[in-house]
Amino acid sequence: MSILNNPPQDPRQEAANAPDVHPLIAARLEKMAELGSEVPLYPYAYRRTHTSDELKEQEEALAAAAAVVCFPGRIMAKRGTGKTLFIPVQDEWGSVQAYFRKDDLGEERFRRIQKLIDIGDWIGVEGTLFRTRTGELTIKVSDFTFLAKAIRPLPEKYHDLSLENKSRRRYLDLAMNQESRERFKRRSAILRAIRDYFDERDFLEVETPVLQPLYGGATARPFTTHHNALDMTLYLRIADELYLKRLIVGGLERVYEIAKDFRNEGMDRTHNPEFTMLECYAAYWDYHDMMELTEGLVRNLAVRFGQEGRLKYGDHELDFNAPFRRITFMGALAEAVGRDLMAMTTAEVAELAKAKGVELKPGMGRDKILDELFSMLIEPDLIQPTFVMDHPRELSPLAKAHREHEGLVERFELFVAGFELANSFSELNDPREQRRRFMDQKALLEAGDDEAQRLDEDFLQAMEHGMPPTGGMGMGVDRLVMLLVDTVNIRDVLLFPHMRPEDAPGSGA
RNA sequence: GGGCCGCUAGCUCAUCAGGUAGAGCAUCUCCCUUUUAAGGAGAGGGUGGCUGGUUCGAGUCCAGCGCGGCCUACCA
Repeated sequence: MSILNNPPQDPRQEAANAPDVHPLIAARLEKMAELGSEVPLYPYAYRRTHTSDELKEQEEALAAAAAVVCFPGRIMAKRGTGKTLFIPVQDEWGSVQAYFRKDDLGEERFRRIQKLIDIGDWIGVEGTLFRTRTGELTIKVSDFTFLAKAIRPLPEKYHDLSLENKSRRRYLDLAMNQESRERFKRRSAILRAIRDYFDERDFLEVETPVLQPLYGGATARPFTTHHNALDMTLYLRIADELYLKRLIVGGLERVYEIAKDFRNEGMDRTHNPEFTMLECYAAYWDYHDMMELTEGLVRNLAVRFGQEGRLKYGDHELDFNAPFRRITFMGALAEAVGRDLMAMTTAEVAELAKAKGVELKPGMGRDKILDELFSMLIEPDLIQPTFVMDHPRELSPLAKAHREHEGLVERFELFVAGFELANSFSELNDPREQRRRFMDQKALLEAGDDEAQRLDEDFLQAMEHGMPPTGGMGMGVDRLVMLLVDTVNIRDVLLFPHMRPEDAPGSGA
């Protein structure tokens, strides 16, 4: 790759000087040399008159007027006979074929074009529109320009890239697969729709720190980094909750953030170390208000991106039109096991869990065991959108105690297709109670639960200044997108999913 | 983390039971003035993921490591 670091004037000499240049690249450097320095291969700009979509839409008028169009894109194939050349030129939206003809371009020029342009090159073609006898929309080329010469070949066109290369070299996946481009454009449209939804409801979009001196707002292990000038440890945020609530304290009454969060944990087809989380908070709201907001958001997206509010997801047909089902955490558990778990002691709950196959770990409190039971017995069956309400207290140190039921908090989770899509509570706003909850977490931490939440003194101070009643909600955006594009793999909705380095130390490469 | 499968040309994949490798696309040369997975004739291209072992001989068998995929357990 030394050839790219310090390009000499003559590509031919360059290839000769670097004997380890791959022959396929050397061949292209040779062509660049033959094109000569008077042909600019990397010009500064190009005036496009039409995209491929626009050419298709406006074909009739453009053809009738014999208008000369300027169309830029990437060469995806070369076909032709000895005196003609057909080249599909692809832009972001699709592809239009360019037709080079010896009679139009002259013997010498045609020959150079035929020989020296490559699949993968970016070019701009100028000419008039017509249909070939097989009916394909085509630009009859009167002139053309190099926009960028490629020196590395594109992958082959018949077979899909391997799954690994699709993720690892997304630029090739995007270049070769229209569906892939469409999928990521849809993600962008979903994000825009989310912002529209909140903006229409007078929520303010804000940005809070990624680098935090103390991590909080969720139960997870963080990534750690170091600030040199301050000589201090900083953490990449695992959530933005505690900062958004500080804004509520400050008097910003409705805020939301679409935040990249980072969690230092395992990765699989539903977990990437960095992921996108939507969080929103509204003063004077409780979790019932948040449930309405959440249901509205999800239905809105399903209507917009599905078929009449229904989504095909794998084998499931998900229906977001009817009011979402609502069940309570303890009620669903009681129904599943045939007993009221509220009345049971910790030891009894542990015994029951063990009998159901839950793996008990030291330091697991009663509520943690209940949570495990719930994940195992209930969650997989929550296919149609379902709100699970009123969780045990210990699992939710930032949620307000339930106004009617002792030992529970006002919280809901939204499940769809068996996974958790959103999490919300009536936010705890009593500073003394919040401090006690943090102390409980500290006890858990000392008992061996390394995911227990840390006490955030500054956050408590903020709350001591007075935080109004507040409803909050968090939603995993990547999972939401997965639902809306019908994929089970988070990599399909992340442009650059985390991958181990190909040439990891120890591979001997 | 555990189990199973994979890693061979730039790309996608073959090579049934150990005898130093093939195809298609891409590349190069030649023919072909509406082709479209264009076609025809020819050519080049490989430290078979890495390290070690068994064997007269290893892409092939064994071990370790790396990377990937599927299943499984957990954090969104």
